[in-house]
Amino acid sequence: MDSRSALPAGKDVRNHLSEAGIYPTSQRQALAGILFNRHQHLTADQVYERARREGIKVSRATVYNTLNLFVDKGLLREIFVNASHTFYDSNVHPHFHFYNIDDGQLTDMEGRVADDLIMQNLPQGTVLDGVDVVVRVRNHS
Amino acid sequence: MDSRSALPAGKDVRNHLSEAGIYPTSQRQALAGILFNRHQHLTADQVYERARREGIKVSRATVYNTLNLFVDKGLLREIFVNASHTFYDSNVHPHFHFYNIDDGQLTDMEGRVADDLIMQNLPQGTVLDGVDVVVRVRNHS
DNA sequence: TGATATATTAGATTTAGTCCAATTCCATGA
DNA sequence: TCATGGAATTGGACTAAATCTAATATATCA
Repeated sequence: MDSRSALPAGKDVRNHLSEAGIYPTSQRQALAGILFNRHQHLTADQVYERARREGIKVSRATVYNTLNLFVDKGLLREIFVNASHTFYDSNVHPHFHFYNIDDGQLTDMEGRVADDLIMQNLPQGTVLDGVDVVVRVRNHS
Repeated sequence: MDSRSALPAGKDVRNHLSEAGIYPTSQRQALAGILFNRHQHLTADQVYERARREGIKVSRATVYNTLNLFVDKGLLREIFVNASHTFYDSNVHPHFHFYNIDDGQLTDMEGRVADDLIMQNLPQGTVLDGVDVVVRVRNHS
């Protein structure tokens, strides 16, 4: 996991939201503070639990609303690793993920699929939205 | 979608199951008949509905048990495209998927990620289980 | 200030998937 | 042929992620 800030240097949370066309309410700023202070992979429930632990007054519905909004606006990326866990990744730059099916760990890996290969094969009448690469791994022996 | 049989020529459903170390009960044979007669992507519920429509006596629990068993034994591949849809792919050979977020369509694409790139980056103490590439697309304009 | 649009909320609802305990199936051996 | 026991199947209860709803709160602007 990359521990650098997910925010470009010198850019605060409010700016980050405003520039994405998101009205910076107090809940959104607080959740953004949790999500964007470093690259990480969190589930909706983990975000909710962290928020509560930090004393932020927010409901589960708002956590989901906000996560979906951030995804729509390109600030977060959703990663589907199995039927019961959606992760939200604050690193929206192209990269792969390792998913350990034994312990649920999700880690990053440099890499991207050749654009031209994909563009040449796009189904008729569609445009590219994103590429998700999940490499499933198991603990050895 | 590839419409060729997912079964090698001259190999029937019973053999396919037995060779995978799966005891070929009547429900399993019936479900295998639905799943493996051609390459396709089905959800658990679609499998259940087709089975019922064909007059196969089977419960939802058995559909889930059987799908999970087939996945464990390498006969099916799970594809997670969003939080509420798991597809089962009867093509277990390496390939990519296009997922149309507007209409839910899932289609195949030739392609694979370079093995050496992945092997060089495997997390400590893990072994490769599989690589899932999902290219999200939207309908144009 | 009042009017309006947007955001938040608790709790109900939905739904994919799993769990459970009872029943059925079936290969084997006496 | 029948009895035995392990495996498979079953309906229904259950779980948990995510969405929906309608009421309330908050912010903007005329």
